[in-house]
Amino acid sequence: MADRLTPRAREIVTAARELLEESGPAQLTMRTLADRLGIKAPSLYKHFPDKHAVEVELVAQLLTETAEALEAAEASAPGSLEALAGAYRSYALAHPHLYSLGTERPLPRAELPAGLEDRAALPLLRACAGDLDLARAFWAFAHGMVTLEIHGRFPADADLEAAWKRGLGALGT
Amino acid sequence: MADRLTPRAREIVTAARELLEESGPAQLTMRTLADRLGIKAPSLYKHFPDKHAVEVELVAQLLTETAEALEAAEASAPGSLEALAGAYRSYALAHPHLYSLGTERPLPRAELPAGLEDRAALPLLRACAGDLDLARAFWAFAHGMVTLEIHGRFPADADLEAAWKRGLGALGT
DNA sequence: GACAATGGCTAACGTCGTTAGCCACGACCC
DNA sequence: GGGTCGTGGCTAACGACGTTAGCCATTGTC
Repeated sequence: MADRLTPRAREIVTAARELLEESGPAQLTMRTLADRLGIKAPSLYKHFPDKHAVEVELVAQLLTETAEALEAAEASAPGSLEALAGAYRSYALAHPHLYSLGTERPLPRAELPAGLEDRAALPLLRACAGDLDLARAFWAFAHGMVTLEIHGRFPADADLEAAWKRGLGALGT
Repeated sequence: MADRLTPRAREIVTAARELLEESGPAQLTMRTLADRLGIKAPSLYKHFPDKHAVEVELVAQLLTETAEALEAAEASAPGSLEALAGAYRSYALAHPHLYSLGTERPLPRAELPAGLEDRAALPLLRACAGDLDLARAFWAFAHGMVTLEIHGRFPADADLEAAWKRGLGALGT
């Protein structure tokens, strides 16, 4: 995929991702990132103009992998909204820090590979047979559910599976 | 409400809120906050143990005002899920930075006034007649919709009113 | 063998949250 | 009225952050 990056830049992004997923966004620091690679922080700027550019690559990974997860769900259960939703939620909950990073700020659309955002959205659009309003409502529900889960906003004893199925049922499964 | 704070501490929280709502979280800095009050940053620590404690007060304001908005909607249209949802969305979109601050991290439950979280949740629970799963699904949809809007994640030409109504309709209005 | 590109380095700057320690003022008590 | 103490300011400074400037070794190319 990203041959818009040099091999060394890819190594940096890999390390950044490990750091983010293992320790959360507060630990994703130019200095700790450099440490993990055995170099000093200023050397990172030979490969990326700033920290934001590294984060953009992580967001691109999130979008790419989300698209892949949705496409796989579509392939094994064509037309099933429930399968799509399950794949979306599973992927997000498996990568909570990455999901938050890519989701809780405006999309850096101009800096992302062309077509990537659309690719991630297409399986849902297909399953909704082009009904844009339904697709957006569906996405909002899934995204809301997942972020509230990730941030521990529901009561500790809440039955989230039941709430999830209830929402899916109401929205057309 | 917060007489757990001294008058001076209340002034600080007021200034912090203005700063946050006017200029976003990046401008909510101990130094700029002190500036706005005509004092120096270290003086703030005579009133709050750390920045987090100031933010907790802002989160408490968010929860209180959300509860008030929902209670008002309930009073003027008892039992209407649609009215509740509208009040929730309107309030959130009117205070996007505050909403994000209070929503995109774990709730500091231990530091919030007792019962506040429950108070904010109660109108929805009443309107759902105690159906917890429905209430949670409903909340997830509203929250997801609002955060995606706030962060500009939908396409610029998306008809969000239509998506909103579609979700509300599916979820029981 | 000169030369440029590549990719490291150290030193430093400005900003952040925060701490230590000092001081002015007012309230209160004897 | 004079000592005492809490309240709420202050300056100076620390360590961590993102980032810049400028130096240097290695490598590959004509």
